[in-house]
Amino acid sequence: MRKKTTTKNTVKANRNWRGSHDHNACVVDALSTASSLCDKRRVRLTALRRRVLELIWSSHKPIGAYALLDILKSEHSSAQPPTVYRALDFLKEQGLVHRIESLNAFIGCTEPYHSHSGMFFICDHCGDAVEMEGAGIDAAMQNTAEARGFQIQTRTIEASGLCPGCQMA
Amino acid sequence: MRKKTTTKNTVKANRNWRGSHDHNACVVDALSTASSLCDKRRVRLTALRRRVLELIWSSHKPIGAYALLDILKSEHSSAQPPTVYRALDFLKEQGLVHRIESLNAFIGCTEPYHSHSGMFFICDHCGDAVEMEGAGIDAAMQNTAEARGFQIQTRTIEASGLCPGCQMA
DNA sequence: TCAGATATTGTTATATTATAACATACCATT
DNA sequence: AATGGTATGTTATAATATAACAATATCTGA
Repeated sequence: MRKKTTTKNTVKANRNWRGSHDHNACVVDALSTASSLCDKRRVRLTALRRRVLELIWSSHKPIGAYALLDILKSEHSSAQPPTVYRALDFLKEQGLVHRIESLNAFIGCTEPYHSHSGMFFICDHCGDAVEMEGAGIDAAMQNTAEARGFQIQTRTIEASGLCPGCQMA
Repeated sequence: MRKKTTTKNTVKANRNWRGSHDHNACVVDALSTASSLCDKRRVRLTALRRRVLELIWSSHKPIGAYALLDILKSEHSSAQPPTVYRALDFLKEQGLVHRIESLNAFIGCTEPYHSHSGMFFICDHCGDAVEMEGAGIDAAMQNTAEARGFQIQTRTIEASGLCPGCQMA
């Protein structure tokens, strides 16, 4: 299974590219998870931070700081770059969002309960990005690092290309 | 000494973190390799492009576009941002340099003969970065991608942490 | 060699992304 | 209410990158 990619696999692949399709439910879930995580950690998910997280989740795609800022400004006239960058810093620290380095953009973390760096597959055509588990990748990197005596602290693992839906177009 | 790994490994690791230590020779090699590659490909490694490549190699560490520009300006008064960004675009296209996304900086490619994305280990303490082969990593990413039907075009694989030398400090 | 085409570089202006620094407001505990 | 820490407001600027058009250099074929 895998490797040769049969028709069956392709179908499965398409079905799996994104998990759920009920995006509203995703957002609600993400916010309530964030809320309870922050409670547990005794850190404050303020209205502003919560709103930024909500905006990130509401965007189907990775979203840039200034796109967030534009939305914030329209509902919160005092918003300035530091407003959004501070919220983003907080959310990153809490592992609630990831920064996609190759896009200078942010995306909600689908696995905020455990600390990790995330691996992203980014479609060049539709702009969609999906976080995937990369057990094998992390281990392989760790091996390479150890062989050279390097101590890994954070990873940036991103692939761009075409998602299943955009390969036909 | 570092985690548990034996003394032998540590020594080996230190010896291997960077290959050669004769940095001048590296630069000369890189330039002559670049020259012959460009000849072969019928593309022009102009004086400006060659100089930018030389500056990148002469820096021990990943170097930013504006740091390059500052040097260029001091020897070439007409230099402006597009001057350096165009040279960088060319060098990237030819696979002679890589961009390190997590640093917004550039580094000479140690394997320009074959096209690849490069994997980088970046020391947070001394700023050094080393490109390593990641056969296992590429394969692992490819497997994950195929399982979801994603077609990878480019990869960004970076790890930051501590190099062998800086783990003691 | 020359004209035209293409590629490269010059030049000016501006877009995009991110942070510094200090002031004010909030809010949890005493 | 006073205190001290956290969060936000506010102004300014730093750092990174590209657009658009002009001028020059190089290449190619007649």
